[in-house]
Amino acid sequence: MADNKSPDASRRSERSRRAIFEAALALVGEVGYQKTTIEGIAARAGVGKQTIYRWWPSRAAVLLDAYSDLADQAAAAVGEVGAAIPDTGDLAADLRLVLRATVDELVDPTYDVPTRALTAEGVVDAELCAQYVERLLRPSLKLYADRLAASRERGEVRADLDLETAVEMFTGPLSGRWLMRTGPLTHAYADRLVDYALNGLAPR
Amino acid sequence: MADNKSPDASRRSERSRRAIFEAALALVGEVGYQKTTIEGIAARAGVGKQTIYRWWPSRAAVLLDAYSDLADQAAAAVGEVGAAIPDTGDLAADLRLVLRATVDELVDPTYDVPTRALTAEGVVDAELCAQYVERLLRPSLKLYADRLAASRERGEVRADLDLETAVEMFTGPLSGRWLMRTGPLTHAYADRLVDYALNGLAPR
DNA sequence: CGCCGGAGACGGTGCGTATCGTCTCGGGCG
DNA sequence: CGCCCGAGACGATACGCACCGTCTCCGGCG
Repeated sequence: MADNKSPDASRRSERSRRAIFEAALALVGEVGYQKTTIEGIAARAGVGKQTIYRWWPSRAAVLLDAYSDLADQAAAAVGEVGAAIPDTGDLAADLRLVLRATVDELVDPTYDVPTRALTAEGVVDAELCAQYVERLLRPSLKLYADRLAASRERGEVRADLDLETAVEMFTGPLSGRWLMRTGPLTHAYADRLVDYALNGLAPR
Repeated sequence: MADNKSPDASRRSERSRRAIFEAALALVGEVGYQKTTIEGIAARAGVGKQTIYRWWPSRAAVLLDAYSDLADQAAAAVGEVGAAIPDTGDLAADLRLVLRATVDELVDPTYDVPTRALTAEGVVDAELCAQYVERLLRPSLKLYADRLAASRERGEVRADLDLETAVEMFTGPLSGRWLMRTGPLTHAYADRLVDYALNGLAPR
């Protein structure tokens, strides 16, 4: 599965790699993803086009690497490998906290624009999508799953709860509303999601 | 909101319009959305490029019209304006039925490919997204909302239930899993969603 | 005539490939 | 030990190509 036309990774220029990441992220932020071009990235990074084509198969792949590099840096800065969801013993409160934070992030253009671009590309490009899911999406969903697992052991949720599905009960509606702009993204909405998901739509 | 550079719609060629729809849908199905081009559509439809540029602002807009025309035809064929979700009095069963049908549809390439294309485009193009939501998405979500409203009047769900949010508890996770391919789309999954959403993740 | 329609020429832009000449690295030979 | 030389990545740039979106041109029809 390794590249058969193998560029020698050990001789790769770290300088160029970083310059390409910065240029890509900057351009996506400034002119939008649609108008971000390989040639534009190359020019801005002060890099030959071939250097990009040598290491990445597509524009989206560049952005994915750039974005996940950014995420790695941010994670490293915090010191933690992956900040877990807090466990105060109050599942609803913990979920409200993290869902509200997610709302704030999705509303912030700094995250909104590149995330939209990658998501849109992933919707249509299955291969890139797999990469995106494994490297960025899955790890963050895992945090929810872990938190829910802890609650499950304490009997705070159904004993036979399917964790993947449960996670999607929170993230699915939220990202759905965000992606298709079908309604306002507010803290109140986040709180309502937690309430509905935990307690159900049926009367108790 | 009407076109200010107004082509005279009354003199428009219905023949060309249909040919363009058919060509667009066929091409998207055969070569995928990415490789579907305006020039390709024009050639296949036996139509001048200008005829497309005169009536639509973008490739995505053409596909949206083509697809919603298709939906209108299908709806007209059934005779109904919009087939409502059945109301047998058993909310869970009714929802399972329609969610299972949705799963089947999302798995069918005939619907999967163009819907993906439009969704991806909408994620990145707010204007097109609004059109897509109003003309295709919203009407179908309305069916869920109506069915839930009926149940609410009978006290089968919370009296103060927010219908929009409630609908998203079903469609959000489903479309999320479909879009990002984060898990298998099965009838079992649909059933689990209905159970979790109605009864909640907490133990009863 | 006025306007839509088919056809397609046109300049522009970005793609992906193919070479240039340069620079750096590491291995081998004096 | 030091120098040389081949390999390969790099910046730069030229190329052919596909498609874009606009602009004619001409035919047909009201």
